Amino acid sequence: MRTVVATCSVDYTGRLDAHLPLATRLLMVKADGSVLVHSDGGSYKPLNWMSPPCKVAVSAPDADAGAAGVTQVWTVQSTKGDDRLVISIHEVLHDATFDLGVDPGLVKDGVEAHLQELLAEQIDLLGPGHRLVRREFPTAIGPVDIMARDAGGASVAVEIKRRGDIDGVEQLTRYLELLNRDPLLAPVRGVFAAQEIKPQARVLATDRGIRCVVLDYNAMRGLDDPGTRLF
Amino acid sequence: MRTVVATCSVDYTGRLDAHLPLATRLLMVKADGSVLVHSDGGSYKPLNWMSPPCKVAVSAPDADAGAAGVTQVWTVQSTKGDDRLVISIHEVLHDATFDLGVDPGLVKDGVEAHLQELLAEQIDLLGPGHRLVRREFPTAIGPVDIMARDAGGASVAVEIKRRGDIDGVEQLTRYLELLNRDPLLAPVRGVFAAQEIKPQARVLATDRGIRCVVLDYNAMRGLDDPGTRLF
DNA sequence: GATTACATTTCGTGA
DNA sequence: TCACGAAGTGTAATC
Repeated sequence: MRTVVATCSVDYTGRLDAHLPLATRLLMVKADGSVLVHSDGGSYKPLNWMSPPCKVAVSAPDADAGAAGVTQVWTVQSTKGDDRLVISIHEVLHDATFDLGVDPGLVKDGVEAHLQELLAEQIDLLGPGHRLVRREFPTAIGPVDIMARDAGGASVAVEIKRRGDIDGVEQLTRYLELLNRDPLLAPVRGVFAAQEIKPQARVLATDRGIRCVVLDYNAMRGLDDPGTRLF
Repeated sequence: MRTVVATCSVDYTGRLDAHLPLATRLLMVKADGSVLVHSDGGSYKPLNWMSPPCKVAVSAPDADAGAAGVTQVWTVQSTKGDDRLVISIHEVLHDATFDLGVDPGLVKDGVEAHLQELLAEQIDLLGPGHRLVRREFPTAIGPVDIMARDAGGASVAVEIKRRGDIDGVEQLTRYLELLNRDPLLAPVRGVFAAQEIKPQARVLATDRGIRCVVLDYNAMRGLDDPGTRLF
């Protein structure tokens, strides 16, 4: 890992063209050759970057660039595609290299898979008398998140999202269309379950006879393991 | 902008829970208080981070942590939500602070808006005799990228994407459904135009009578300004 | 401010 | 390897 703080201008050409005017920025060169150009704000996303695999070549500026104050030019070329990042460095304020070693990696918990798991356990959140058929119910166009039957024994297909967007309703609609062709299952009702459901998604779902259920992740997690709530 | 290289372990709690075991990493603290934890590989995405607005508090470790080798603890708390990042630092290998100033920002070219602009200018790419009606043609469910009429005067609705995915076909389908209810416009045909069209999207589009057109951005740009092609 | 659509999305997972 | 779906998505434009 090499970190360089320098005044520089940056040009990217590849999937699009982008240009960064002269300013002071932090350049990161990772062990795999990837390069990140960060400013002192914004988000975790760099202003410009090059993903691995790629190669950095340092060269002297041409006459014009040198006259304009450029002292060195980094050309970061993707070894897969045509993407190229050209960093024209004027002044270097800091330059250090460190051996970080390989990172042991991240442990995550709490995403959509967990919501699905919890809803499968607490299937009566869909209404009294519901029974779980199975999670990841396979169909020709992909697995339905949860398949259940209601108190009356009718099939219920559930699509789970963290953020309930219009796309999720479209996805569930495709499943329902397919499932309702199966005489063993039909009629299949749809339930759109999410931590948060966008207004447009709710309108579209309702219009298509799909029920919307808002999931309270913390409450569900609390029911699942009351210990985690008592602190 | 402060950069710190240190051996540390990291815990995030918020929208999910995540833990990073002890290892040497680069910590970035930006002027707005946001914090990024980078390893020496992966992508431009940090292993962990905290988006602004947030506050960093440095404290001494408790007895247990101290005995385990922790020398200082950074608690990064989101000032908006409940998200929290706790960085337990063992050894600091490097610590430097720089004044980068405000970045003048990025200039981009070549995104969907530009594709739309170019296709509007070169509307005959849809076929001889096509005429542009207007860009961003308004409908109740959002604007259609381009509305045109073919040589016979029939309406053509065009959805433009950089990458033609199944979602884009669904979107265009919704527009067509709506537009075809308008007797002044109907019948409206659909054209799905993208730099790259995924096989499944093409199948779905074709099945629905939507024509697929692959756009060559470089060729279109070249036509728009021949100067840029002559080098 | 809320909502929507885009992104050099990146990143995982399963076929 | 490819394709699809999720993301602690972020971000800009639009309402």
